[in-house]
Amino acid sequence: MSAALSAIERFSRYQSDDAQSVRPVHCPVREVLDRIGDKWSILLVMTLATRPQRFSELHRAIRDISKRMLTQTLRDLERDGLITRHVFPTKPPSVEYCLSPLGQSLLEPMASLIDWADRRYSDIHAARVRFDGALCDA
Amino acid sequence: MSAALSAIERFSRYQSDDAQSVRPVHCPVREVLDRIGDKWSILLVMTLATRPQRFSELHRAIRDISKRMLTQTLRDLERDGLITRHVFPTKPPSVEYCLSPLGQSLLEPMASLIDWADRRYSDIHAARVRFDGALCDA
DNA sequence: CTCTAAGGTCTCTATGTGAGACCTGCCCTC
DNA sequence: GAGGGCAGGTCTCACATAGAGACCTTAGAG
Repeated sequence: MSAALSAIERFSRYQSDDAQSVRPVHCPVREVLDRIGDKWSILLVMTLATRPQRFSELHRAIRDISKRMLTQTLRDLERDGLITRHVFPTKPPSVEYCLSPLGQSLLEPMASLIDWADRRYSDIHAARVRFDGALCDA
Repeated sequence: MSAALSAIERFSRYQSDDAQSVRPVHCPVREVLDRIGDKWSILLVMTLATRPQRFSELHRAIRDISKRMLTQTLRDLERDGLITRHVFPTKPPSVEYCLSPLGQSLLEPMASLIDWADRRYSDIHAARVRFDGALCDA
């Protein structure tokens, strides 16, 4: 818990820069959220966690991502050094994506989030049902 | 690390249900990501971590969110039981948002992500510059 | 000769997001 | 008593992003 507190405190220091400051906030949390906080990044990193995979394997694993977004998200993750891309000169060429060490290092914090999701999912679902029920009554 | 491994394994069990299955995947990770994986949710939860805050305080703390999205994201977080909303009958009425116990429980996993963001941000930035430089050469 | 497969790109449309005007009630000042 | 401000929103419009699905290239199988 004290770990949580210190992280939160650090975060709020970034937040608290005065509104006068001309330069926009430069909060690493914001930057990283912008990167991995999109719809597919975390899912892709998680999927690559077990083993390197090829484009179409990934597409099969995450059936509801479009090729377009798969390409783009992989490119962005590569750009940020979280995954690496290897082209094998087979015919037709095959491309393998795998986590870089930096990407690997993301697994542990992500795991704790997944843990939370697993344990708390039922609570969230219950709250949602309750909320919608209350709306319906009103 | 073993914690990470077990979470990843659990995650991949959800992924591996066969494509034949008519019912869509029902992976808690997906559901929770859909919820807190949007642009503003994590930021709001983090901002409320230090203390309960009112609508316009939140708006000032996160200057680049529109009122529209602030309202909507708060509503969704409330719906999922992560925050609570109290209206005080002052004139004009003021509304306070604060983390529920469920929301509090999210802080610890989130803190580890923030920790990661803080420590690794410079690596990501470096990778990005390298990638863009390579593009420019080509 | 056609079909499939890999790893994409391209175009078109649907959905999400942001800016900013507006609303309601009350208090304050002029 | 007319106007202005604040609180917490809602509404509309315009634009950016995401998804669906056609298409491309090369090569091997039937």
